[in-house]
Amino acid sequence: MNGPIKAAEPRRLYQQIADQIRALIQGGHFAPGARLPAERDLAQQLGVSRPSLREALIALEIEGSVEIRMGSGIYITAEPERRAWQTGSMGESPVELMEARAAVEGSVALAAAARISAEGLTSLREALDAMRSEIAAGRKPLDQDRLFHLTIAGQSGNSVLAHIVGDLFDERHSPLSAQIRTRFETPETWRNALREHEAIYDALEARDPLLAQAMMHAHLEESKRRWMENEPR
Amino acid sequence: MNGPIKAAEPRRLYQQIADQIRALIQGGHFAPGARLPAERDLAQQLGVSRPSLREALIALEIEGSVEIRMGSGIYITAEPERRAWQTGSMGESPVELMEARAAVEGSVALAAAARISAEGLTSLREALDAMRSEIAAGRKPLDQDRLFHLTIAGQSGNSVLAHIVGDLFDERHSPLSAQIRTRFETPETWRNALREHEAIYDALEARDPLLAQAMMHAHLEESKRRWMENEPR
DNA sequence: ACATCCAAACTGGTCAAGCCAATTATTTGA
DNA sequence: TCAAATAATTGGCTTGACCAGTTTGGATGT
Repeated sequence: MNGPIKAAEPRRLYQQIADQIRALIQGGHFAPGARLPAERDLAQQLGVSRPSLREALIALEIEGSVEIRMGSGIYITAEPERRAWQTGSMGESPVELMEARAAVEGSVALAAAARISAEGLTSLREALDAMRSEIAAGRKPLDQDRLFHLTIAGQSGNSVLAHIVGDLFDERHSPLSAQIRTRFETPETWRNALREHEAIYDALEARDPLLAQAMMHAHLEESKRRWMENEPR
Repeated sequence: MNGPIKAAEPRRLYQQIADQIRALIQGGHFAPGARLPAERDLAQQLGVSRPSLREALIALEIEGSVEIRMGSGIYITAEPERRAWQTGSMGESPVELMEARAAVEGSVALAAAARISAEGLTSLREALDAMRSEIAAGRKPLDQDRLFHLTIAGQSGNSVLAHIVGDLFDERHSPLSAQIRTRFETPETWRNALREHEAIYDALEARDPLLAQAMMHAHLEESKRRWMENEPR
């Protein structure tokens, strides 16, 4: 899905429009639950055609930022309960992300331990080996890390959970696009991550659900800690 | 967000088209990596206009089913790693959905029990009362059910998890659209659900994390069971 | 003064036809 | 034979129009 490193290719128009609208929403120009200008007006405002705006709106609708009501208008998704957790300084997104991953992938590991196949274990071992090689070569094993987590998710036997794991890893999913992906990993950091991966693998191979859950949880908690250290904010 | 009760709304055209194309892909009419007919041809084939087809393709692109290469064509996404967990017969979506909710919302309840606020408890109580009223009036408390679950999610203190809970509840999220929303609830069914909700509330009020998790898990497992009974398939 | 109803004015939903730009296939010329 | 020029194909985007639900505000009757 993500090759070596993609240079800034010219994004499609609908994506740029979606970005602009997201920015407008986050910038507070529109309150939650508020109605956006009509498609015709908004298109003119943004200097694009209605079909293009429409494509952007569909993207935003799928991602849940916006709700389109036929004949009525386009509304910022309200989600009333959201206020409850917006008390502080609009949440440490990366921290929350890692906590969410710890919760979800912990459950996934629990399920996977009970039903992982021999092929699944082999795939995991290969992912670990690849990760080891990348680290030894002084590279960041981003893809290998991803593969490890997604393979486990696949072995959980639940495609819905697997899909969520993928979304969380790729940071598609939630509020801001923000792309916090700028990680500050050192080789040492990755060596630790590898060790934690191995612990997870061992638990899965032993088919020990609770241990697998615990190891996965520990791994992602450690990841969160590593992130917080390098991002004093 | 959604009024009293929404009767089976006619889905938007782009969603229907997306469904058709997904069906074509899954039906094996197109191998992974293969190229779909050109937009103009495909639109004519499906009997829709190109802009509408275009909207559907964007939805499929976002969800990762296809890849659009400008000037070249539309290709079924290959995604080598993804195949790993698509072994079986493309899973019982509803069952998987409820299992995923049990896992995620179990964790959410665990977290919420530890930090729920007095206001949060009040909101939950109100949601429960509203649900009771709806049931007494012989209506389906769909919105109240949703509010209960989302309120708990909000009290977890993690917006990423809360977002996932919302997505799962609304059945936005995953591969096949399928929209299984056609539930076969009876009044008796809803009375049971209410009782389970009350058990969850009690655990949260007692601030007992493990109990809250267990009750939430039990509730969603029961929901799954209720669904399977009424849908012998 | 008030409730009711209904029609005009929105708003999103969809279609048609066309031009531009990137890619791919084909022809042409050395 | 091969490389460059060219034509055909494909997605990207726009304009303009019409259809179908929603809202709204005023006409109407009580």
